[in-house]
Amino acid sequence: MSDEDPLEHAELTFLLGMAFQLTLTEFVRRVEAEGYGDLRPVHGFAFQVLRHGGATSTELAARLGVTKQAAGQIVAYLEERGYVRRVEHAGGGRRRLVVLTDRAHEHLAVAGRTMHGLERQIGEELGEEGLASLRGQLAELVRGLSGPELPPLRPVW
Amino acid sequence: MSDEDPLEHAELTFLLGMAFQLTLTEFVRRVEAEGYGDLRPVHGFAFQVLRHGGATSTELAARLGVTKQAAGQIVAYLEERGYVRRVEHAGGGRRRLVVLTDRAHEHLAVAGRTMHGLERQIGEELGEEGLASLRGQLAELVRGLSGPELPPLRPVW
DNA sequence: CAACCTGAGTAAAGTTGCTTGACTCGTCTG
DNA sequence: CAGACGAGTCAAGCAACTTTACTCAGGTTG
Repeated sequence: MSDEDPLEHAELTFLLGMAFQLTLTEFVRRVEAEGYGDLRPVHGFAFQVLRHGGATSTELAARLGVTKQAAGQIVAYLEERGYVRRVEHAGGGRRRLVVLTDRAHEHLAVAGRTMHGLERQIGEELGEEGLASLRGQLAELVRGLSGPELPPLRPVW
Repeated sequence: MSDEDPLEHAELTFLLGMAFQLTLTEFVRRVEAEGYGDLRPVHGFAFQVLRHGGATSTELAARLGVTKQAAGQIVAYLEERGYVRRVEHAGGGRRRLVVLTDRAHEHLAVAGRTMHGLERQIGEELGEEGLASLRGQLAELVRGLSGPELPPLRPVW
């Protein structure tokens, strides 16, 4: 351990923050380069929630950890740009089911490939076992700090 | 690896995000419980920048990765609450040196103890070697994705 | 079966934490 | 001494939310 390396002495929380910020920023940069400059990370999370069968905007709100008004705004933004449609909901009432369009599914495919490529690149650097053990320890840390239910991933400060 | 565990199959970026959010949230919760509900994470980072000899607000801005106007607002907020003082700057000009008060140094001591306790608790869960290897891999990941200079830690989305 | 309650969705205004643009004021330089 | 430079400030704008206050569709109950 070199005394000059600030990373070795950094707080764990700081290391986690740096690692998350760098990977997410790199991911966003690559996805933007593919022509999706109109999507922010929260839209990717919304796509993950909606990808299998859709959801109402109130359900989306709960999963994203925001108010239903905020979710409504996100849906309106995505609808304007052709990423989602609002269709009738089998449950009736005022409910509307928000579903992904083909364009959103294309984005999911691109984002998936990008994420995969980034992870493979990190794997080359850490080695296969290094990456696997990193994933395992992160998972254990998350399990220890959260309850049985995973909390929604929110902006961090 | 259980097939039911969503964490084992999660993207690395997602794992990092969850781990960071959970540790930071827990840290903030504990520090707030010590009576520092008026401080956000960015103030802690500002304290780290200012802790040894202070800085001008323009220097602070560069270190936090925000505009000098934003840094000025942060300094004004901290000054109102008695965490920093603006003193004369040896360099002259319009420069003012922002320095921490005793109250801020007390907070740094509390935050340091809290951070240490949280890391020790995580260490119990992962084991000594687990924690050390997690730290090592995170440091390597950060080194790989950033240049020689570490970027400022910013809100993540 | 009418009155009520609930839950989804919307509308409007307020809040926060920044940014951009446009300055003022000391000092240094040619 | 004119002008440039850099620190700091003032004001307005903006994004992504929140809070408050509704409307509307449908089940529930006395």
